[in-house]
Amino acid sequence: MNRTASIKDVATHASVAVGTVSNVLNYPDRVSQRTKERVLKAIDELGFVRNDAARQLRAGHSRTVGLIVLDVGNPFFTSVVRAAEDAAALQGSAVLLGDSGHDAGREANYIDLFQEQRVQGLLISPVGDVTERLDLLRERGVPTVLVDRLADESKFSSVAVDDDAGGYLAARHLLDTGRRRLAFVGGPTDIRQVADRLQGAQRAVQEEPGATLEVLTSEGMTVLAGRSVGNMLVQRGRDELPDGIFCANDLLALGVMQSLTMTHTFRIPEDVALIGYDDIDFAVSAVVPLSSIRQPTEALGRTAIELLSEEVESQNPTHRAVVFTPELVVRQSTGKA
Amino acid sequence: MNRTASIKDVATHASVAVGTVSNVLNYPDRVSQRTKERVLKAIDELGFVRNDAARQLRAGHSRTVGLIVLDVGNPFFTSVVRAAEDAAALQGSAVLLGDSGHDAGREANYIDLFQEQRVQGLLISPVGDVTERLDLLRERGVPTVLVDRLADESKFSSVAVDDDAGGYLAARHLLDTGRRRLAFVGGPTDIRQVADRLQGAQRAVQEEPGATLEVLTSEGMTVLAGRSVGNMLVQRGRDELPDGIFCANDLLALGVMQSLTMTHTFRIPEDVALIGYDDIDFAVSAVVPLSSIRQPTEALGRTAIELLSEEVESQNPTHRAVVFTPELVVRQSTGKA
DNA sequence: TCGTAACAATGAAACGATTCAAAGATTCGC
DNA sequence: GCGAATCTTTGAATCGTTTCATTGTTACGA
Repeated sequence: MNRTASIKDVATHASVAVGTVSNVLNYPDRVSQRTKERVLKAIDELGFVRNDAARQLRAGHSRTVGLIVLDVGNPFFTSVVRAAEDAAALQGSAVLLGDSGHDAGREANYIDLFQEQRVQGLLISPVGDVTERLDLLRERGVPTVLVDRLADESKFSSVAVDDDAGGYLAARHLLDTGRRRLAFVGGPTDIRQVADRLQGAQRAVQEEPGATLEVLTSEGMTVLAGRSVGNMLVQRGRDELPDGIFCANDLLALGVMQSLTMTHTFRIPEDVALIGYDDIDFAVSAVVPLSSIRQPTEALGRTAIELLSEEVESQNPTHRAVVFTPELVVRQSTGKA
Repeated sequence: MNRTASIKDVATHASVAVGTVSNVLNYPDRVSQRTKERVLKAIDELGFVRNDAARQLRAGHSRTVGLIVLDVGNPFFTSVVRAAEDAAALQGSAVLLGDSGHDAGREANYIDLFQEQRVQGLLISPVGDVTERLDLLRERGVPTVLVDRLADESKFSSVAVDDDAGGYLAARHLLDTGRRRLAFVGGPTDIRQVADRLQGAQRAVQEEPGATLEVLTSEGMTVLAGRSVGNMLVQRGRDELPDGIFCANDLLALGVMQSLTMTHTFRIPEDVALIGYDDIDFAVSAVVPLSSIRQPTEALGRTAIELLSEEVESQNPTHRAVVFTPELVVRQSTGKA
């Protein structure tokens, strides 16, 4: 039970040449029925398992794809990862997953590791600005697709979600259900996603004569941050209250919902309609089920793999930037007033 | 930019032998300063990156560890994974992550894949009963550590958390704060974790003369399941209500909290104390911050890696089963009545 | 100046799978 | 029964790294 059997051991055991064993594994049709059976028997008896390192070495490349995300704990990425894995499996590849945790150092480690593994390509949701590193990868000939980030289309392919469109969708929905005095909750505003969602919301409001949009900057995107914004709102007089609130993510929205329902001063959706963003699992099971904007995470993951395949296949590099439009999910929190 | 440079190219470029380049990479002290500089320069100029496949092939084993979890989306596992990655990184290994999604087929695929990769060993949180498969691994000489599952100690090492102790801790805490009519919420009761936590709670209650424990079986472990149990409780008369509720996980507890606070019939913790299990992120930011039982996930992940190292190092296989005791986290929901 | 120890550098062999040209076996038509 | 065509099998060469016995170089004390 010391060493794992090699193809040579199998060959000896079955009294055939190593090439034949390899053929049984890779081109079964080239081998006669009798020989095949003998070889398979030997494989079984010795408990032979292919050594992928040797395979790769010979092939010159692996059958794996590297995927580096900012945070595996984030349901957005979890879902993207799963979709990417499934898509990769379909074309016979496996995904090596790396979690950078928003840390440039860890990200760099994974990039190095994946290069040593000779991955077919890299899907990456990069930390901050890593143009130089990525340029290096490009020169080294490692096909790379950016995830959840737009890229210079002359250099990289990318998949992303249109946050401006998402913001528009949310605000438009509030307007469609009769609300006119809207508020946007989110922050810090220098996060791109926050800025884009706000911009989309503003666009929708400008299209609607008489509608207004108040911007409430939150300290972060957490439930607690949402609750303090909510508490501030509760202090206000009834007339100064917005009648529709769009939060830049669901956590904020849940926090706002807590403040408003806890005090029983205002009812959702009768007094205030509330919509979040991301459609996390908790949105359905909130006290008042929360309307939200769902991001097409499965499509993101799948498409990322597809774009990568395109790059791997064709040697002349034409890149594509695919942008998905998010989807409105209506629940009770934005019911008719 | 066609092929990546090999160690041979570097050797030529720097006018040294391949062995020297290898030494620069692996045993820098064996090489003179002058030569080292020349080689490093060549490496830089050619953009050389080690080919891990060749390295592994020569070494006979990889520097990776396989980790198969039931669900990466589950915060419990996410945390275990992160800890395992960090612990592995410390000893120079990387973790290959597989998500079986409670599916035996996917699990089998990952086991095969990891075997082909010649991982140093396997950490696995197995789907159902996979004794045969694992026995096979053992015969093949792949060191394996079971995660979150007790194992026959003559066969495998394992790391787990003592759910009975956790249940005891939760119930004991409710009793300590003066509650006597307790209720346990959880289900289905054939889930081992649920059964163990209940058993621990029963033990605590039996130790306390005059205390009672009512078992409320829920349909699953979700917020919605918790809410329906909560709604049922609200229907009861004030006197028939428990004064302390222990939920088998935080989602259930949040659901129960929703029902109780929404109707404003009962106050938490004044009328009813509430404690959950798992200490998920949402526990802190609940309307009433939720007391909970925290599982030592970091310790689990770290220890799993350590046990695996032990097995890898020593060839004579002595296994250990490490059981961790969870920790009580007190928040507002179990404040003094 | 010589001998020896310490240090550097060399390059062939090995890891295990795949490839492919060549050899060997079989089939078939005539 | 023979030659050609087809089907099987063979085994050496290859991928890129590490290892290690060997050779070459330098330094230093006698």
